[in-house]
Amino acid sequence: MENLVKNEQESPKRKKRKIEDEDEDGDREEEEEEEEEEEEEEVLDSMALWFTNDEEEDEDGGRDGFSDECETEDEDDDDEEEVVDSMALWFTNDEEEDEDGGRDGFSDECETEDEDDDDEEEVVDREKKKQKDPKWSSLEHKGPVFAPPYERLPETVKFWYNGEEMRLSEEAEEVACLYAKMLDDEHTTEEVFNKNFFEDWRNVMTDEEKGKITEFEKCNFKDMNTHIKREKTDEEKLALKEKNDELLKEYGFCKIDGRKEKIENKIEPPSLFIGRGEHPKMGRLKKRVEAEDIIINCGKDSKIPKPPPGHKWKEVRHDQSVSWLASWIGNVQNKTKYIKLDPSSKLKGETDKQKYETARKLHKNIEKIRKDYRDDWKSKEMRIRQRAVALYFIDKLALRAGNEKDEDQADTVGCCSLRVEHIELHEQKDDKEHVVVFDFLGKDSIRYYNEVPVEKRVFKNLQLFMDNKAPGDDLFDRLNTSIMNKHLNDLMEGLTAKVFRTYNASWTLQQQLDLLTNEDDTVAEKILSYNRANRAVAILCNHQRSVPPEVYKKNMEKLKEKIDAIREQISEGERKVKEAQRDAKLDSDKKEKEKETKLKHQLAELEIEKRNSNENKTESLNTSKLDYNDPRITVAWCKKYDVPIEKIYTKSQMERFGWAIVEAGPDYRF
DNA sequence: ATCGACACTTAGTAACAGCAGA
DNA sequence: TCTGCTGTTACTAAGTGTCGAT
Repeated sequence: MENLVKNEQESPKRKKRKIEDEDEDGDREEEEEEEEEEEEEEVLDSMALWFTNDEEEDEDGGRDGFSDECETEDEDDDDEEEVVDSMALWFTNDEEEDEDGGRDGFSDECETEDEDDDDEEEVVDREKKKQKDPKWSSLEHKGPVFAPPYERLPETVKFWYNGEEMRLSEEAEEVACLYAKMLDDEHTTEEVFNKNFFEDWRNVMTDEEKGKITEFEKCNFKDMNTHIKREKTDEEKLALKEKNDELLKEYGFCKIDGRKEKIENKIEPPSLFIGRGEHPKMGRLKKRVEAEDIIINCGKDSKIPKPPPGHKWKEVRHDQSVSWLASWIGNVQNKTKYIKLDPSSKLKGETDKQKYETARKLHKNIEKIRKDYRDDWKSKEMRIRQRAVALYFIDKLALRAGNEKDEDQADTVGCCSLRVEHIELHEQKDDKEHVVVFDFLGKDSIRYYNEVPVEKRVFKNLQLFMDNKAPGDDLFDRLNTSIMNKHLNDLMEGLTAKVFRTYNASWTLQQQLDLLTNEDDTVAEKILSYNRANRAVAILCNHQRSVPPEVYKKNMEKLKEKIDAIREQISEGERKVKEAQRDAKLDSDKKEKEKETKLKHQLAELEIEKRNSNENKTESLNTSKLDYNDPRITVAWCKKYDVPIEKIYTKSQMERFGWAIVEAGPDYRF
């Protein structure tokens, strides 16, 4: 049971080997030269060896006729014309599609003119630009909604220490309640969680309490737990809801550029931190946030929000270059948190649209980019090869970029931070050639497992990258996300690694919708097709959702029943076949055999289904729907096939995608 | 290059609400 | 009318990517 619920692997020991550059001068950036002898179509396979030239040489010096010959031979694409075409297109786009250029009536000219000036002026210019490129011109709000204040426990509810009841000080009691509330949560069985909690709890205790409460094992929160978890009466619930609604009415909106718009979130109440996966900080106390922690951001001549009585803000500023209304620093991770506009806001809608526009631009350039990185697989420079193979993964598999992470976070990776231990190479696997098996924990410690047949050249490159490395070493030791993104930006303005995910997701949705939708289907059937297309995207992006244990168990039972039923049918069939054979009734024998193969096929599929759901995870369609699928594709599909949009989008999704619903006609193409 | 601060997007899960069937 | 399931929303963690300082 336990291991069914958990999907996490053992987190591998993190061991980052810094690859020191031998460069004494520190100045030099020349790379070692790698020579490739591999011939296309394994003509000279035995000669496929690599050697490193430690001697520093300039690019041309290292080139012998050998590699030239190789390159010419390797030219497998005969679509040179097309390449030229798309290149031309690319340059044209670059000139013309300067979308931001004209915004707000500020012309590019003045920027270009200023460029020649010296550094000081440049700084001033940047400042000016920041001012000139505001996200809003007026912003007024009433300040954030604070967490409800702590209410003390009734005297009758006790905390017990070492068998004795104890009345705690207000602060110690508040924090104890946070733990008590979680008693039946799995986390409280984890050692790290308890250790962190106890440490932080002791920090808020009075000296007296600190002296007494020294061993976590002697604490008993059971009474508090039952009190906190008691069912609320209907009146209580109603009162709570009313109070909440009122608060939201007053504080849940702001006025930005004359529009009244929803605010997305409130100040986070105190709690015990729960990270994802094996987080070293689980159980730490997330402290209550006070006005004194909060920076207010609003328009210069707007009404400044009032802090709660007896309090004052940490700071009030008027920064038009950002879109947040208030911010504070979370004490657990030491990261800034924001009160933000709701996704339904105009500002959010605009940036959302911009994201999809960049992805569409990538679509126009993708052929050239793909050709480029395929060429780079043959590069003489290691760093370029690594970059090219990584980009191939980002494009083909929609992997995330993979920034470096701190030690005090869960150990997860993305493309650029993959380690040798995260992939396995198989020359041959299940009658497929050159298979790479990916197995690693990605964002939110969600496991990514994929068996991918790749081009031989990629395979050979990976072998090279892994040569002489320990499992904990970086696969792409000459690469990180900023190198990758810098390169991508050179290929296309605005291009970064994440754009590939957006692009491939939206493109997949459109392709699948084209493929799966039948005009004459009923609305229900069309919706089914939509969900299938959506599911394809979720699978591409590895979006998962865990099924609660009880539900999971029930589903498994159902599945098992089905399997048993089919097994029964098969053995029944076999019996009939035998009978038929005995009676020499060839005709019915054949029919039964057909039936049998069909049933066996069904059985195999069910077994696969069982194996899949064994992971206790299934695709989550929501994330792709919200963040990856250009809503205009969906809107266009609905309009084209007469499916009411509200069958696809919920109320809040309709608000969020309002811009797309207005904009996209039935013929919109991504 | 490398780092940290910062702003913003993307992500899974808990809690809630609403509805169908007993 | 209750109950159990399901879709939706609330919540906030965990990514990405940029920028300026060192």
